[in-house]
Amino acid sequence: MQEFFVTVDLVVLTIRDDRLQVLVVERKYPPYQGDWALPGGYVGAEEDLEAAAYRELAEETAIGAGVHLEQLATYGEPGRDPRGRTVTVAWLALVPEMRDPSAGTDAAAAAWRPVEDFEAGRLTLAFDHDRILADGIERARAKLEYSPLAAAFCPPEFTVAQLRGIYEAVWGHRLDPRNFHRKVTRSAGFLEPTGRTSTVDGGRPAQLYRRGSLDTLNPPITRATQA
Amino acid sequence: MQEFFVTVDLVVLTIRDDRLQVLVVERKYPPYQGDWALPGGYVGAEEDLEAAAYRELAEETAIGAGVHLEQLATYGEPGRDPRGRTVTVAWLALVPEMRDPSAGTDAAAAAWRPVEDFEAGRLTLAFDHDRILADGIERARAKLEYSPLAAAFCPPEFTVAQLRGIYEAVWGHRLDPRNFHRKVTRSAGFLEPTGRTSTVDGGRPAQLYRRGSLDTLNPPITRATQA
DNA sequence: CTAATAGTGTCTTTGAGACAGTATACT
DNA sequence: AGTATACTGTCTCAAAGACACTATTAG
Repeated sequence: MQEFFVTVDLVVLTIRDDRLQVLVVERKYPPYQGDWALPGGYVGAEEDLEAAAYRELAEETAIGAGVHLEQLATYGEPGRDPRGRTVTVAWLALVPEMRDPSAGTDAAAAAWRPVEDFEAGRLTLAFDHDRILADGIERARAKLEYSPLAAAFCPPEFTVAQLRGIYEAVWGHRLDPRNFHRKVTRSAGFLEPTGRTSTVDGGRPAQLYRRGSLDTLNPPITRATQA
Repeated sequence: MQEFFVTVDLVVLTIRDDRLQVLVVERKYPPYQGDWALPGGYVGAEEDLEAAAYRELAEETAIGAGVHLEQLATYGEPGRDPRGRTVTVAWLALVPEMRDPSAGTDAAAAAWRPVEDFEAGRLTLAFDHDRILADGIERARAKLEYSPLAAAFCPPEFTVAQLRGIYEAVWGHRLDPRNFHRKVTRSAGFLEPTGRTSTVDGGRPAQLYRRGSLDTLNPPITRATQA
């Protein structure tokens, strides 16, 4: 019976400079030495797949609260890794804005890069990681519609405008601030007011919210045909 | 570096007797000899994961056109298989009603069973297959809302009433025939009229349709609060 | 004061859900 | 005729999109 190597690879997304960005590492060793790749690594002998994903995430980022991690898909085409028959379980992580990442032991460097650079083909990744990244981005875009997941990109307390900025960055187009405000504040369980206000943006102070307990947005926020 | 066994397991769903049913096999050899399990098997040395899933599907069913196969999730908890560290990639298949299945080489028998028997705990499966089945059922239920996937359960040509029967069987409740008819026929690209009619159900003959080219239903068909 | 952002209200359109009513078959 | 199913139309209500207007800060 054939034996396989099993790895986890991570699509770690965040919002920086109002753009959706992905965490990539520079490969320190062959194959693809010097190329960019998704962070990842081998699953341990007695390690659960999800535990391996959390471990890799912790190695690359100063991980804290508010992280969302979910399984994306599994890729196992013969020949996808020249070192041997390898199946990789890809995970999607959404994290709040944070300081610069630290390179793990197998990486020469780690950096945030705008996803549009990959979508436009200006940057590419090692192995089949371009495909994995594309699947992760699509999953994130789709999930914002019907889940309160956008809050995973936010600090613990945030304003409606910040939340709207997340949607705009992920979907790549503007939303009407007034309709968005009505939509998210009237959706029971999505947001919890904290009572505090924030005055960061130079206008009238905004109410601060925490994530609510809701886990499915019904009706969803549609990305299709907004201004 | 730890080596793993990699398998594929299949959640094969169909509609029989107006109920959602799943294909299960009786295990011929240990472990769990004599128990019911999802069909599946080891991935070959030079075999793609999806190819392995198609191969297993063909071994159990007389598979034809109109099958939908998609990756569900991957399960790799240590200890989930007593034979060794095994990661399984689960796939969801939706097939039209067909004759009785044939047992594969590793199975003593193969049979369709109503999913409600598993959901109610009247039947259970070997390994962690109950969990995999639950995930597959939930995926199927969710996908009917926003994709034209229900047609995968239908023969090549079908009536609106047959299609409605699919939704009712999968979701487990009735839908208003008139609103359903309006919804699916007005949704451009969902259904293609064939010009032919069918007179199977004892009333006015119904228009026959083929699957259209649409791949995302917008707006979706909601399962939430229908009669 | 102006500029900027936060938040409310109102109008129009779309579509879901409820259900009356018409069409065309079988017995 | 009566019954069953197919299909169309109409009413009401909820929510999206567009956008006028008010509120509260900084400078």
